Amino acid sequence: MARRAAKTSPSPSDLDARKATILEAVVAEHIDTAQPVGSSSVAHSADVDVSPATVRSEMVALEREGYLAQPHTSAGRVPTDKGYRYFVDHLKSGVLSSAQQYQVRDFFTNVRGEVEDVLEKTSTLLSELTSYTSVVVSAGHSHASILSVQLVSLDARHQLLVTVFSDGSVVKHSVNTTFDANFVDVSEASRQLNALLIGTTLEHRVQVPSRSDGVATLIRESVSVLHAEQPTTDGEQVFIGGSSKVAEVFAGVETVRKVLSILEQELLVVTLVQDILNQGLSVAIGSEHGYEPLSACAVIVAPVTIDGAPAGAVGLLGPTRMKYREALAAAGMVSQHLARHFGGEDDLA
Amino acid sequence: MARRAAKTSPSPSDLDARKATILEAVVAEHIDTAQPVGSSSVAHSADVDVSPATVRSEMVALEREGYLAQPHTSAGRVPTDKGYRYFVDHLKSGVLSSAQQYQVRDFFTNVRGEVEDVLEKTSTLLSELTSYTSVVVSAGHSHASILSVQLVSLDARHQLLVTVFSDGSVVKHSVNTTFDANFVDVSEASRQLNALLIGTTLEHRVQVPSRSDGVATLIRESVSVLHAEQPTTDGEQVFIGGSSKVAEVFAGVETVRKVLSILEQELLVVTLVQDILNQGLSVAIGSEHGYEPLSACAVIVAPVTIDGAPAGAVGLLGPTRMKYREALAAAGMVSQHLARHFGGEDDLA
DNA sequence: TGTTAGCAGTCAATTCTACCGAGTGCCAAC
DNA sequence: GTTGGCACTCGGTAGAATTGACTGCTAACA
Repeated sequence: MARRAAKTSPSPSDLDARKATILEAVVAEHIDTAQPVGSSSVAHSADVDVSPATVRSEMVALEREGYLAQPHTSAGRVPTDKGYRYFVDHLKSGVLSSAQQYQVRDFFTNVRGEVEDVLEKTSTLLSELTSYTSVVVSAGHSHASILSVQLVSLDARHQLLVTVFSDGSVVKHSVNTTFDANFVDVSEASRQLNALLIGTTLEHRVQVPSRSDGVATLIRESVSVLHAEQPTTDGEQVFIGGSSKVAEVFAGVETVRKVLSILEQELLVVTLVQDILNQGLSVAIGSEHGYEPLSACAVIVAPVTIDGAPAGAVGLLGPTRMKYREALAAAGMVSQHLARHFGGEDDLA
Repeated sequence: MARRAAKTSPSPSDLDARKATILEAVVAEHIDTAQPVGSSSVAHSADVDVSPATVRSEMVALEREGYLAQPHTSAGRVPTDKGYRYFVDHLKSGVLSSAQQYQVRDFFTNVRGEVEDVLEKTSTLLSELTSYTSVVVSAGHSHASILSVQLVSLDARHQLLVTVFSDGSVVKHSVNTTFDANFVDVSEASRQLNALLIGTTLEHRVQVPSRSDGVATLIRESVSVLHAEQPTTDGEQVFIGGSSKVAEVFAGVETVRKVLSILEQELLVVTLVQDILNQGLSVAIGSEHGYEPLSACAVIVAPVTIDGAPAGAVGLLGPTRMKYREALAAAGMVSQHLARHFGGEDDLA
């Protein structure tokens, strides 16, 4: 009875043990060889202990249920996105080879430089570890408070507003005036801006003087230019490593072009990563992320959390037939090291 | 007699008029069609007024002299790098279509934002104008003087040194100490650093206090970390636009990969551009720039000069059979607009 | 009833052959 | 010196034949 029920309306995400084994064997082999895989190679694979004929009939079922597809009648089977999804969901987590583990540890003990440099190099590391294109996103400073603002005069009508945030980021904005600002006014404005803004975040609105003298105008301009940043981007930074891997890893020229043109648009990449994280996923396969040009891709994302707060994410972009276990392990390990590196005690020297 | 001499030892860079015309016709057509070009299409082209047979015999000569090559016996001719070089050297300068001119002007009248944003967008513009990958390099600040330095405390042992240069660039450096620095020391160090460094360039060496108290240590650390920047990079920034064009424009996957992996290394790109400029070239064809992985490429460079001083460069990277006239015109026009934009009166608002 | 061996059928990929045509080099005539 | 003509070369293409890796189906089997 239970069996019957299971057969007529099979829970879509729960295959019986044999189907699961076969599906996993198909996916694993296809990831390995990039070829459609036939019944006999599955039958001969380690975990499967039935004849090719049996495998075939199971494959028909798996195809009917949408896990596999056949490029053409007399070819083997290829996993669908749904097939990959099942595979990934039932993946036991792996670890990196000890050589790779060493490489990561070595990297993080030796790396020096400013945050941006470290993230840039990290993205290169991650890409080299996996031979996929990597993405490192640092969180914006919408929640960081302002440690210091300073107005520096370039010339009478052009000032530079330099803002330092508690997360260590530094942002500059041009502040231009239609009148000549004298040195005294600029430093007075700078002083008042400090008093006004230190300790606030970009989300705080502050009371600006409404007077029309030079100092007040400078202050108003500065605050408005600083707060104007908000809508477009949040100060996230994106570092892309190994974009040349795109050409190695994807087949058609057209796919390569599409993927590259997505990677060119940093804002899009940030949004993509954020979207995936918001969906609570760590892997988005094929069209799961909703970016049509990336429908041939799988994207792996691992959040970087420092002291419980989201501080960014690392990601990997490869073909749907990517080596999920290794890639997940690499992304996970790097994100942890990154968190530790920028987290507590570490001396960034 | 003179004729005889010209025949036995022809000046390699000076072809007789007919050869020149034929060579130019071959190059022009090959750029257009990407196919080997045969004698008859050359003979029928506008500027040539001889029979295919005559063209053939001239082509034999041009091949012997290294301007043309034959992929195989029964194919037409293809220009060699030397052929392209001749073509480029004898190119009369062109102008952009008026629609493109409008696009450039429109861009520069409407563009807003920080210098970096403008350069980033400019590289996209240039790439869209030409459908080649573009490069925008801004000069380093080795000759810019320091307008302001400020030490901001992140926590007791981590300070941030924020330096503003006269060219409007802002640089941050971490300054870490092995002792807890108190707030007063940090602001005192900041004050003294200002007195010490304002008006100097990174090439100036300054006298630092040798005392061992906190303030002096902070100052020493700050100065050393600031001056340490020099050797690796000079603060140049690179903006690459349209890297996806690489996939459109080059044939083999392997070429695409090679080119992309060069573009990944920003330092390399800066050096490449600088090298070409130093050679006094505006176009480097094939192996002229000495970067083997780019031997299938031509690189166009146009310096950006502001008030007589080099302020950077714009470049284009395409296949050796790129549309030189249009690309040169675009690079030239953009570099001029860039110079004007950041030059005198313009309000960057 | 589920599993298996065997068999006929399908279809992409490969190989082969023949052929076409673009383009050359050479030569003899102008 | 230029040209038309001719024989030749050789890459590219199109079609036919072959191969072989699969499948689905069926009948026998445990």
